[in-house]
Amino acid sequence: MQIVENKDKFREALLSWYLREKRDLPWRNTSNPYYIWVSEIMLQQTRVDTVIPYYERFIARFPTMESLVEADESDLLKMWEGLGYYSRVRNLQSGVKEVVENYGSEVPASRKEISELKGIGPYTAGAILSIAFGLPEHAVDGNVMRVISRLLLIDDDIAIPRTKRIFENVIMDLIDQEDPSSFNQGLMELGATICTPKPKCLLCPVREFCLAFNEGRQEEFPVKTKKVKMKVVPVASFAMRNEKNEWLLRKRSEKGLLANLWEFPMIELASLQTPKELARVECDIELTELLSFKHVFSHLTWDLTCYTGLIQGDHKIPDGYHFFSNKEVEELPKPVPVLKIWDEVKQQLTGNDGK
DNA sequence: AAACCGGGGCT
DNA sequence: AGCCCAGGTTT
Repeated sequence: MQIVENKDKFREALLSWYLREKRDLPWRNTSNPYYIWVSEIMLQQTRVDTVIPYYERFIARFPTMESLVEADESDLLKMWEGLGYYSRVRNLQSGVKEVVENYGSEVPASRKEISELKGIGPYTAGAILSIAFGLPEHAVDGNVMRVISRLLLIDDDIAIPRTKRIFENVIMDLIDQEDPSSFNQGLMELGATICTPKPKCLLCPVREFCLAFNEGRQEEFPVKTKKVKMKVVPVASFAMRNEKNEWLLRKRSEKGLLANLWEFPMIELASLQTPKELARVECDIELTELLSFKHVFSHLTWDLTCYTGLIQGDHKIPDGYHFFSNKEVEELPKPVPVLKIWDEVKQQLTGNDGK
């Protein structure tokens, strides 16, 4: 049975499955557009199970758009700590501020207006419009492209940006006018649970409509060209304390990777000299190796070794560096690799206390 | 169009 | 070790 000739039957099959099987997620118990907005930003490139606790904490801490507008950036980053893509929360606050100031705290319900808000692109616009306002708008993400490419045997390369337009046009033709929210969420739910990269077609509620399944070619879709391999960057990091047991950290640049988060000083290793030798020669500081690990980003890998040591007497501290007490370090927003180092430092401290 | 931007789970 | 994920912004 082909979709193009049986759109109503396809909608019925998808919606009845979704309404019967949908997972009970926190953001599905609200129609507050701001809450839907928060959930969609968190869900960008991030799995549902990861998002749930962050969403609960965020809504409890910032229950209204006005409360979010008033927050300091450091508080925002602390709420987002460990979630990644930290600009998302800065853009979210910026967008919410626009709504509070320019729309009387009412999220605009048109694609044109909502798309002008910071951090809201074509997908998120469609998701909020359909889920919060019940409007028949497309919300095409990676899940939807995978599902639709299989249903209709669309073999265009989804790595090419303009390919997304093809899928948006399909959705606008196929979307259920009575319940666009459940239709869009049904497609996403299908992609997340059944029409996965390794699809579970025997469980699929719409497999009789699926051209790829009928040909046994479901694993050939979607067509996506490969990316180049990332590079590995050797990095040395230094967890240094002074004689008052305060730790030396610095705030990262306001632009680029991990913007405005805090870290123990670190350098990319270009020198032939080992950090240990360098510190002894240049600063008369003895370092001991604390731990090593790899941290994988989407585009590069840090091969990181962390050293620790004691700074005694007079040393010139460069601009942007500060000493913090244990409690203060705890409160700074830190990316995951720095959290790992800090956990190791704390374990060492605990071990010493226990003796 | 391509590069940049985190982190974790799955296979 | 590679792939993918409820993407958007900047260049």
